[in-house]
Amino acid sequence: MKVPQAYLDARADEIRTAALRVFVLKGVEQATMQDIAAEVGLSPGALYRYYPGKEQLVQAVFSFCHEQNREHMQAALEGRGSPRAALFSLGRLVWDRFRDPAALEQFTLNIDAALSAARHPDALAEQVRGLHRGVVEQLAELARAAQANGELAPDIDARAFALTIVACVDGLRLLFVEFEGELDTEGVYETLGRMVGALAPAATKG
Amino acid sequence: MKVPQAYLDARADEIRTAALRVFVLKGVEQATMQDIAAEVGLSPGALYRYYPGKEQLVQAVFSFCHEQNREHMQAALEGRGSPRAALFSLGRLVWDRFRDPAALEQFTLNIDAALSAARHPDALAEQVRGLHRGVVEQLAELARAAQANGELAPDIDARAFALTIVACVDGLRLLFVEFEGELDTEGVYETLGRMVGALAPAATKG
Amino acid sequence: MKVPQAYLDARADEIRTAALRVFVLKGVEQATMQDIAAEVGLSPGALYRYYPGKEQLVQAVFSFCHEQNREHMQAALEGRGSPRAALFSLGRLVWDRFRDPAALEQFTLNIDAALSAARHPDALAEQVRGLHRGVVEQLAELARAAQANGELAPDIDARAFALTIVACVDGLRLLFVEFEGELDTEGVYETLGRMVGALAPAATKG
Amino acid sequence: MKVPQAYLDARADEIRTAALRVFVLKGVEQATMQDIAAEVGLSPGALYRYYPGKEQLVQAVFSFCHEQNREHMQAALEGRGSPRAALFSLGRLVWDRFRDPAALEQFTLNIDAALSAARHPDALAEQVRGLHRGVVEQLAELARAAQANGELAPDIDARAFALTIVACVDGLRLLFVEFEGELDTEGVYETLGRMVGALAPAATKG
DNA sequence: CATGAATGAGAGTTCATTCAT
DNA sequence: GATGAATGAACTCTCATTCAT
Repeated sequence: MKVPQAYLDARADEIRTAALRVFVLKGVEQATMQDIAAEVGLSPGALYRYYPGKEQLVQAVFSFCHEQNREHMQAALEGRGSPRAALFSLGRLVWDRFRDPAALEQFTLNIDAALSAARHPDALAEQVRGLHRGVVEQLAELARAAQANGELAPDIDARAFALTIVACVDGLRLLFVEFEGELDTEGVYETLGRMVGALAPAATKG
Repeated sequence: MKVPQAYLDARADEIRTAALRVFVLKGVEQATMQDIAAEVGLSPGALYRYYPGKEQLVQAVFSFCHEQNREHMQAALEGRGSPRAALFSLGRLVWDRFRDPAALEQFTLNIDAALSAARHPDALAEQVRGLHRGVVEQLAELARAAQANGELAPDIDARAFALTIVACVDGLRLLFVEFEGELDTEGVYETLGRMVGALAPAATKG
Repeated sequence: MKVPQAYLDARADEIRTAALRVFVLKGVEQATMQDIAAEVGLSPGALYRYYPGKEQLVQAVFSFCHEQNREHMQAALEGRGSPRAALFSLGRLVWDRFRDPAALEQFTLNIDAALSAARHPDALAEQVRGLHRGVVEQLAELARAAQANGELAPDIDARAFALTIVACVDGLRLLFVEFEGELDTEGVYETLGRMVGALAPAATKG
Repeated sequence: MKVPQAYLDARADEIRTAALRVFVLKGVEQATMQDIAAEVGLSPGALYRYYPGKEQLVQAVFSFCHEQNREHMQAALEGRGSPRAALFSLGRLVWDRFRDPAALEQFTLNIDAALSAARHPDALAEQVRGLHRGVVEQLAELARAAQANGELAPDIDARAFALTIVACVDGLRLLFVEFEGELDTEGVYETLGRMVGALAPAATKG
């Protein structure tokens, strides 16, 4: 009983991964269950043993992508050192993902998910928004810590700062997707880094 | 004979506007010609008098959205004054659009178009990318002018700077769409403004 | 009141002629009322003043074609001279039509009509069959006259002979249509002529 | 795995046969995929497992009909004996098909195909024409052999002779279709046989 | 458990026909 | 009478989903 369950889960993961590939390649709506089945090497009917329908499979893929993002974020935020150092090491981690060949796919799906969320006010949408809000909140927390530590000008609105950073990352990902990876992401990293650095209190500078 | 032509054009615009609404609501792929026809109050067959098919209607809508964006941008870039002032007045204009109730729809479509472009390497995709590239280029030009004018640190990579700004704007729009307009866009404006201001050469500061 | 009626009839003829052209070009089913209207230089709606619907227009065209054929035939059969001479002069007339540029069209329509007749057991079908039967009957009569005149072997079945000739003509028209006029129709004329000639009673020969 | 493939092929044949029936009944253009599906007892969508679209199904049916005709012809042409005997035994075989209940359908389709070929200058059209040309050529060859053997007057144009025979057969089939099988085909056989017989060189006669 | 043939609703699209102008 | 924009039913074709094997 236990081994089969493990097998089932592994198969479900396999399907979800294949679905992600197909979704990225053809778009969520254009991808057919046949496509996905062919990608896993199963028959179309078999998919329904693991997911009740296409919609649920889509949700599973979306959730997975956001979970991945969240984990990356989480790992980065747990870094030690001063808040400012943590912020920069977080930035480094986020930017390193642009080099991951799989990232293009996941970014695409994230954006697709965001659009979906904007259109269907269902549970998934709220979950996706919740994840995003969490990230902003944690970043704001980090900003506040940096302010307390004298590494960020105290008259900056921490939440707005966090939102700006998140917007910049999300926007870069959107552009990255649009230009299929041909983008000077490092230049943006440096520019943004300088901008953030320039927000340090006057005394700290130099 | 003259009036009819005007009526026809008006009808074509009506259809395009209705299509935009439906596309935003349900997504481009999910939106059916029936949906659009119902939105205009016409029969499905009638649409084909004005657009040869769904694809062409989609292109018309996308083109319209991008054209709108381009015009806003163009108008802003023509502003007089120092490069720095131009940059800020441009920013003001860009941000004011967040208050336009129609903007949410257009941003959604722009993102949809970007995703489409990422997936189908057709003429439309290249057109969309071209528009984006043009914007970055003009912004970079402005940055270079600002550097020449001693308003921006000379060791900043103008293109990377432009890309950063564009990413921030696009990302904010993505978040704006995701959160259905409930977003502190002004906070980001101020933060970004401060960041840009902080990039001025040391002497200018104070 | 009289002049308008003449105009109406002229217009109806114009439409029927245009319809024939379009039918031949695109096939009866593929031809749209729009196509036909465009060919006459009228609006689609106007056609309905002259014909209650497409079906009736089709019937008018079919009837016209068969009437044309019948008239050609009739004219030929009224020729003077011996039955044998009448038969050959009739043949000459029939074959001369292969040189008429409009004939390809009419043959095509005749075959189309024959197929239609085979499929719909309606009044038109019976009318078309009646026309064909009449032709065979008149030809058989001619054959009988030739036999009485000692120009055709008396042990030939006159109806079968007539049917053979008609089959040959219809078959050649079918081939003519299939090969778009690139066909050695004269060779067939000569061969058939020789065959018929060879059926003369032994004594007559030489 | 082997049995399924056989079943699939059988189903494809079943569909093709049903399509032929429907095509004959309503005409190729008028026949809908729904009609055909209903005739086989399947749902419309199921047809697309076996044929990629209506056009391909039409081609399959046309090809089948022509193939049938070609095989009949081929079998007949392989007959032994003198060229003259071969010609007559071929005639017998061709005429025997008029007694085949399925022939009416196939003739109808052949004519439909010929009309199609006349209108659409596509690959199918050329294939159909090629088949016809081949038949004429083989018959001409037979005629030449008959001439060499002293069974046919040497001053007859062999190709024109072949064309005449083919025209007669095709025309009879057209009439056969038009009159739904109520036709004295045997009378034509005898008359044509006599005509051909009468073309023998004078010496051979008697 | 897996298969894959079959389903059937619904997509985009066409076109004979109508009717307000 | 003529127009041509509008209709809406019907077409071909797709695909999420089911179920007998």
